[in-house]
Order: sequence, then structure tokens, then C-alpha cells
Amino acid sequence: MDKKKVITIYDIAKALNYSPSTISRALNDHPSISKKTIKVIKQRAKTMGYRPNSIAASLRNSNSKTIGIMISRINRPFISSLISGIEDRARKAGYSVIISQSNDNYENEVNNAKVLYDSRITGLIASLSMETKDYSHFQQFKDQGVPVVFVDRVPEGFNSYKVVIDNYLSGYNATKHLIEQGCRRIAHFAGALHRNVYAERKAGYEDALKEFGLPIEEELVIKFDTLSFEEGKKATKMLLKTKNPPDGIFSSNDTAAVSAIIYAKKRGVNIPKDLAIIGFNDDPIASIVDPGLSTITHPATKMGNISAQRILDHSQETHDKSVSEVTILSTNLIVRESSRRLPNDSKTE
Amino acid sequence: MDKKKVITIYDIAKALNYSPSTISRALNDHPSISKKTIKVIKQRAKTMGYRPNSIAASLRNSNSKTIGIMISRINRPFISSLISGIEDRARKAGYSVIISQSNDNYENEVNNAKVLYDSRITGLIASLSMETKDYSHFQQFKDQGVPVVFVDRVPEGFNSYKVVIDNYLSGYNATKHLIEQGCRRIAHFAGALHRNVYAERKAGYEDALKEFGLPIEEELVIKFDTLSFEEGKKATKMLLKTKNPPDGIFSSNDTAAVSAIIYAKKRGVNIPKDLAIIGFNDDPIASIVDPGLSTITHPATKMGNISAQRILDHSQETHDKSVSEVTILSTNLIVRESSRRLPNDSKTE
DNA sequence: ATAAACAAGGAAATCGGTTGCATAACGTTA
DNA sequence: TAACGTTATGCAACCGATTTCCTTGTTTAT
Repeated sequence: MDKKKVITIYDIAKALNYSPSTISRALNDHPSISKKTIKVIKQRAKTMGYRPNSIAASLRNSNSKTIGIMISRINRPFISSLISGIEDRARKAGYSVIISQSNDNYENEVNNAKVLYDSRITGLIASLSMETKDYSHFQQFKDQGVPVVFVDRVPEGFNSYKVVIDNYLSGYNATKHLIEQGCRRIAHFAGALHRNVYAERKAGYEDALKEFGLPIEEELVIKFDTLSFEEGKKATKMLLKTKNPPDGIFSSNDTAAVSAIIYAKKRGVNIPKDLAIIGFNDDPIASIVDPGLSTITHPATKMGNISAQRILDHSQETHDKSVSEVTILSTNLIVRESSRRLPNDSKTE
Repeated sequence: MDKKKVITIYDIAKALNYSPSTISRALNDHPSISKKTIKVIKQRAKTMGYRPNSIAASLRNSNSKTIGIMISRINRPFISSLISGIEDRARKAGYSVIISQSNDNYENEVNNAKVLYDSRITGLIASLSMETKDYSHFQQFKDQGVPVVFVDRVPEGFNSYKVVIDNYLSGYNATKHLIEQGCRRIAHFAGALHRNVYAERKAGYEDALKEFGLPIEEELVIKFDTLSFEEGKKATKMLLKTKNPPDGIFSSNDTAAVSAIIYAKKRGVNIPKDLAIIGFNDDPIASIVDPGLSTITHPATKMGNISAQRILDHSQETHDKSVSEVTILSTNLIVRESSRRLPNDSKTE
């Protein structure tokens, strides 16, 4: 094939009878090169079709200007918005973004960490896989001074940047909302409880019940593996079969909640009258399902922006004083029809 | 900070009294190094905590083992599944994936192309922004023998790999389905018509009408900018206001179609009796909305797999004979309640 | 007028692997 | 036994940009 020759700074140097050092400096607006020379060199670089080789620069600087992302799966609303937020912020700062999905598998996550480490990323943004319980594969980054930002699904007891929402308060508010709407027997769809987000949401749920003097009943807390549509259906089916079915469900995600709505409706259960439901995340499906699913917002894009910013800041600052490590974003309760039993609720969408 | 020293092959060489060449070869299982030596070296590399610097290798090999992705926006179901498909395939082959979103803006796309080119990607997978009409920013890759795979939204008259669905046939089938269900006045929600996907879907729509002897009416084809929820609502509102409103809508995406369903329902229009609706993509919302939205499947993940495979194959083969450049995947019609007017339809979900 | 300061640019090392071309030791074959 | 192959390894250039020291010529201050 007829690949055009790739132009390097050496070619420009030869053409203009300058040294490569001068070319490099000129292209980077180094102060010790005269304005005139800079102009000439830049002009010539353009006409010769010069394109910088960022790999060469990365090697020399041992900095790839790349942010690595480790997530479970890209094709989920929360995750894709998170990535979008990271990418937007990163690109504006001239950074690239490299992604890897674990598919919620621990070994994949460990392998991805290896690959990202070897490619000398500037910083890592990670949301843990469902399975992960050991965090030692993140230590290598810290050892090299590569900042690690955990988002949403963060590890316990591993010191690093964290960007999260207040899951406890969110769970509390969701449950409190159901109670205020008259629910007295509220079930909870919980995720894997070694993952902070699910454990905390459950804790908020339980404390809300306690506060309002409602009993915490084992059989009303359903432990899910993946909070999938199928699991949601199965759990709802099971709950509706019991002698004393719940009059409210707080689900740790929207997928399972929507599934519950659809299944319950099919069973002739009136939502929200017989069964009020609230989800978590405010995925697109939440506002599409009928009745609309009440839920808790999850500021995905913003979390992405902030996480990227942490990485960018880290490389800037001197880091004498350790900055606030954990960023906690607030969430909002969105009340739609799936839980609205009282006429005049101010938080209505 | 106390960064641990990074171990290079030179350190291993010194430790074992071998030359760096031997270390490099041993680590890559080069045949001219004895098994015994390889074993010793690998063992030592492990205990010393050696980690390859893939940037250095990239520079020397002028191959970064990286696939670049250019898309409009990550947080859309089709796109995120596409990326997921690419990432899965790429990582299995030891390739990394670097993403960039244009936000459907032409200049962003051009800039992203520059950045990706400069980072010496092995291949590019691109789905055009809504605005893009000039494709010259992709020429630089071809000039360097870097394979470019266009997916879904592909350029006209630019020679390269393409992975698409049969948009014409899909549009034809969607429209035909509505006609078979008794619709006689079918509106079409069209996207930007300089984008192949929307132009072809519209062409399929028109040919189906023709074939069944139905008139093609200008005012029934609504041209959308982004096929958003808001636009869908506006268009539906407008259509329902006319003296002679349509009895069917074929929308080029699910978002606008779902919006139409919701708005029409609110207006008391019976779906599908008064108005049958079919969308495109089979996004999650399609099966959640009530009534369920009939639609055309879009094999996003598979398209991602294939696109990645094209890149991988390209670097393998000798490329004497030019392979089939365009891959066309088939789609399926999914019939849900939003268009089912006849009782016994075999294609029912 | 002369040392000191400054401006502009060059030489060469460097980042860490990779690889074409030796080389040395040893065995093989006519 | 001389010529030749094999096997296992080393040397040094190379990928392309960056940067630390220098050098040279010019300006400023005393």
C-alpha cells in the first residue's frame, strides 16, 4: 500500500536547518525560541503535514494523558451516562479515555487493572464489579502515585478518592416517602450486600422503618444477585403469593422496580393503591412505565465530571495537604404515580 | 511520595547478567532463547515485580494495540451496546478501546479524529455525527493504512469497511406491517435525511406505500433534528390536530415513537385502534411502555463485535485481495401491542 | 569599557522495549 | 579435518519527542 511518509520533527529540522530540539520547543511555544522562529516552524510543520506522535511524547514524559475507566457494563443507563460525563470533562482537558468492562466478574476486573496499569494511565476511575471483595489489584496504582477514583460502587477500607451519593439517606428518604404515603408493610429489593451502595440503601430502609415504629421483617428483604428484570418478576411473584403481601416496595434499582410494576399490574394489583413502588436511579424506563415509577435520582453525568476532575486536579497540585477524599452528592426523590397515594404532594414531578 | 521503583528489562538484565535483548526475547517466548533461560527470566521478572511498559513497545512497533471509537453520544442504548460489543471483542484479543463522543457536532468529530490519529490507533470504528457531511477527516487514517470501520451511520461515497443493517428493508417491513394491520394513512418520523440510515428507512417506507397503492403525502413525513422525546411529542400533537390525522406512524427511532404513544394516549387516542405505531431500535423503553411498542431490532452488540473483528483481521491478513467491504446485518420485526390490530399474528412476541 | 545578564538555539542523553546483524560455542558432514 | 549448520546470546540502532546542559552572540549595567 502507498502509505504517505510520516513526518517527524526531524524532517522539519532538516528542511529548515534547525535542530530537532528547536522544532520541539517551537511547537510547544517554549519561551526561549523567538516568536519569529516559532511562526516559521509552525507554518512549515503545517505545510509538511506534521502530526505529533503522542506515544513518543508519552514515553518520554511517562505520562500518557489518558484516564482509564473500569466499570461493570457499559450498556446500562447509569454507567453510560457516567462515562459520558468523564469523557466530556477529560477531552476538554486534552485527555483521552480508555474503557474496560468487567461484566461484573472479579477476574476480568483484575486483568483489566493489569492492562490499564501497563498502559501507564494518568489516573483510574473505577466502579467495582458485583463480585469484587478484594481490592489489592488497585494497590499497584497507588504505589506509583497514580490517582484512583472510585465511583458509586466503592470499596470499604481502601484509602483513595471516592465519588458517591448518600445511599443511606436516599434509602431512608425513599422508604420514608412510602411510609408517608400510607404504606405499613414495605418490602425491599436489595442487591449484593457486600457492595456499599446496596448495604447502605438497605440500612436507610431499615432505619426509616424503625423511626416510624414499623417492624423489620426478614422475609420482606429480598436479596438479589443482579437486580434484573427477571429477578424482579420472580421476587414480586413470590411476595404476592404470601399470606400477608406487602403494600409497598423499595427497590434498589429501577429495572427490578419496573418489573414489579408490570408483573403486579398483570396480576390485577392496583398500583399505587394496593402496592406502592419506588425504584432507584431514574433510568429512562422509570418515566415511561405506566404508572410512572417514583425513584431516586442518580447524578451519573455529574459524578463522571467530578471523577475526571479529581484526576486532573491530582496531576496539577503539589499534594502537600491531602484534599477531601470523599465527595458525596445529594440525590432527589422523584414522585411519580407508582407511589402517589395522597392528592397534594409538593414534590410531584 | 514513596513511589516504588519501576522495574524495566534492564533491571532484570543486570540482576541475571543477561543482555536486555535476551530478557525481551525471553518474555516474548522468542524461539532462539532456550526454554531453561526463558523459565529463569520469567521467574525473576515475576519476583522483581516487572511490568511491561506498553507505551515503549507501542513506540518501537508503531502499533498501539488500541482501537479508537468515534460516536455521537455514549449514553444511548444502541451506542452503549455497540461499544460494549466492540470492547468485549477487542479485549479478548489484547486490544484496548479508546472512546470519543462528538455530541453530534461536526467540529468535535474532526477534533476527535485528530487526537485519535495522533495517538496512533490500530484501527478506527466510527458512527457519524448527525451534522457530518464532509468526510475528509477520515482520509488521514486511510493514508496511513489504518483501517476505518463505519458502523450504522456511514458515509456515502467514502471507500472503507462498513457494518450496517438493511435500513431500506427494515423501513419497508415496518411500513408494510402497518399496512397489513389495516393502516391506510401512515406518517413517518424521519431523521436528518443526509444520514444514510434515515434516508434509507424513509425510502423503504415510501416504497412500501407505493407497492400497496397508497399515496405518498408530503405532510405525513415529519423531518426531525434529533428524534428526541420532545420532538416526538410536538410532531404527534401537530399530526393529531390536522383535519385528516394519520392512522399509523412509523418512527425512525423508539424515543420519538414512545413519545407519540404517551402523548396520543393522553389525548384519548386509542392505540393501536385509532393509531398504530412502530418504532426502530428495540430500546428498553419499547418493551416497557404501555402498550408495548412494536419495533425493528438493531443488533448493536453484534455490530460491535463484527466491527472490532474487521480491525483485528485487517492487521492480520496480507490484504492482497480486498475483502468484502460492507457487512449488512438483518433485522427483525417485533410486533407488540402498539401496532397489533389483527388477532392472529405469528410474529407476536 | 568590561563583566554580567540575557536571548536564541544546538548536542546528546533519555524514556523502555524491539530487532537486524553479529558472534561464540558446539556439533555435523563430506 | 575443513567447511558448514545450529543454538543461544549480545551489540547497538531504532521508534519520536523532550529536556538538561552548553555555547554563542547580544544587550545591559557599572
